[in-house]
Amino acid sequence: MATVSRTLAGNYPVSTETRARVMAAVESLHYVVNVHAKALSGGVAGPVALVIQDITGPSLAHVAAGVEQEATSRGRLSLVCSTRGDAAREDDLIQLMREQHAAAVVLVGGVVPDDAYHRRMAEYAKALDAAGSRLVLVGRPPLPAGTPATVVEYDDRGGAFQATSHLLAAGHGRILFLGGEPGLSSAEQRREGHLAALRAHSVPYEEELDVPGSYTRTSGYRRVRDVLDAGLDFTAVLAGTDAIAVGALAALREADLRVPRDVSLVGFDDVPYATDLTPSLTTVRVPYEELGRTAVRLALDREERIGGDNHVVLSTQLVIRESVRPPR
Amino acid sequence: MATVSRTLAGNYPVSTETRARVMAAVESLHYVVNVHAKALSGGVAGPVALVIQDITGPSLAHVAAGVEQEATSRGRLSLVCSTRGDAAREDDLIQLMREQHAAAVVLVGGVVPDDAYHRRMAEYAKALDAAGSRLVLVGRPPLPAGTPATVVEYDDRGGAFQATSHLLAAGHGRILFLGGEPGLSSAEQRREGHLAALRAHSVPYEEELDVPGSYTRTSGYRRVRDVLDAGLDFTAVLAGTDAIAVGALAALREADLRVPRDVSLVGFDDVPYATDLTPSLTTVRVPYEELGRTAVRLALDREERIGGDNHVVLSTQLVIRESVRPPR
DNA sequence: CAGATGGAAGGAAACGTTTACCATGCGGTC
DNA sequence: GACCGCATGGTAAACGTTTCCTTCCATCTG
Repeated sequence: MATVSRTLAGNYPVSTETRARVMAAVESLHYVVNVHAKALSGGVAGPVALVIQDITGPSLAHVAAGVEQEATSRGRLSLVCSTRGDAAREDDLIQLMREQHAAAVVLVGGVVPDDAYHRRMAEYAKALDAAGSRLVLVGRPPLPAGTPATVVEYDDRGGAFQATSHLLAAGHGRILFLGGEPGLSSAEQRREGHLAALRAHSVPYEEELDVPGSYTRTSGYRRVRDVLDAGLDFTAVLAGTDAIAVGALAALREADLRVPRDVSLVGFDDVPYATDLTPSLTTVRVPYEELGRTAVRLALDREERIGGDNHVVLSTQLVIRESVRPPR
Repeated sequence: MATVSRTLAGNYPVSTETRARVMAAVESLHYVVNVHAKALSGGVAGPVALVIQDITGPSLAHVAAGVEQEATSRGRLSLVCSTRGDAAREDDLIQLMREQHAAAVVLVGGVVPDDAYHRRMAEYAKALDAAGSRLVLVGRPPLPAGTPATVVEYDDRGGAFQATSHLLAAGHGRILFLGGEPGLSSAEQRREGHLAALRAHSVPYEEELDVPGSYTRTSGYRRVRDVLDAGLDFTAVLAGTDAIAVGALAALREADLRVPRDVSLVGFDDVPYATDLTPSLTTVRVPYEELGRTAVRLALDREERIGGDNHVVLSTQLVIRESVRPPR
């Protein structure tokens, strides 16, 4: 037994002849080591777990790709689990990941950071920490100092600020803001950036131009149709996500408004097909893949040595395409 | 030890008082069972592994979602690994999954089914089978009878047949076919379906209208630009994938050809944003999520009882939108 | 009241590795 | 010629569960 183990591990002198015999036996018996036994006796690095609402969304898929990439490059496996937004399932998954001895558990996706949420996260963080794992929050607000968790954010506020500034610089005074759900952290941040840009350019805020809703195509479509029906006056739209922008585009087109001739449009996320829309969409790029990679990197670095950052904010960037033009 | 195990498993009578004491200890010690030890003594169902080229593509992400969904609904974890098309990495992953005691290994993605490929797959199938696992091929051609593998295909040929028939029925006689790489199994099938439809309608095949290339947006763009430069005459385009269709659309637009007024266009895959293009894209829907679910279902059913299918072909369906119109 | 019955708890083996420690044999050194 | 050190191989403990088999004790049963 010992000799086989050492032959396969290659960390101990084994004579050429013995090695050959071992290999022959391995071959003929189709022998493979048993990870569980190996893990029990302590020689296996735990996997990285990604907990996500729905892997199907283009931006989340990129986060997943980043996580997988960084994990494999460090010799870890990636577990992917979806919650479909169910908090109870999230609880179960945290427990499951403690059992699995996951090296890191990466939670992704928008969230309403109320008290219940913070309590839940603090509990997750402590539970995972006690099990030698690490909670990583991606695209979610940071937890109170002292909580054993790592947070990787991106600059929602700055992105929205850039987007609105771009529209204002083009001469648009009445910008329809199609935000996200009130309370949702990223939606609030994006809205703040938008408002800050208005203030910076001394453009008064008008409540009727600030229309919240969900981050979906349908919601974007409905909201634009409704404001058009109501006869609202605007020359540009800042959509809280590219999905919303796509819905808005459809509604504008139905109303015979051409983008960007009649109405300018800016999205948020830079999904891959943004460039294939007509017109191609000016939008804010979020470094999703980089978010995933960073999440894993920070968590594992901290495991291997002590130290490293626990909170990082990645920057976003306005990508200028064809959907913005000065108002007529 | 025994009592704790039984208390937590709940499969043996334990007095209320003892149960309470155990639970209190579990609580105060933050105890969690160790999966590896549990697995060693035989009480753990192996995970399902998904091996994919790149999880970022919209269609493959849906396969992943299907796999994850079916796996969790059966109490299994999902491991996701990407190969970036590297055969050596695929070899390593098969070995890794044997070690992990994966219940099933799902391989997805187009492939050139040459001899080397068949040898490789046969070897994978046998290696996994010997380890009590199951190889599942999704969207790939079946292996020789007797190989211990499960295959879940979809009807490439039928989809292409429908697409071409639709164009022919609309009156298009000269259809530009932007296929995939020669040899790639799905590309060959789609091409066959296209040719069969031409034959069925007694439309002669013309080689100049049959332009192979890769399954990418760029390739679609290039090919259309090239044939337009060469002055080729055609009134409709059948693209081998939606990505190609999007590239074609861009090239047509650059040449001031309007879709569908001047040229009709049909894609393949039905990616989520197909409906958001201008015009919305008529395309062939491939049931990607269903493919993933079926793959897992077949593999696990076979594990749990004996029997069940080893080869399934899911049907595809033409989705009619706005990108096809009779020629002028 | 002796023996049977049954519920609850504990002891110990087994799962398949890794590795610290020990045993053996061999060549070389003083 | 005894001793040492090195290369190699073997033994057994440890990892943390589950579960079979015992044991213990209390309650029935005749």
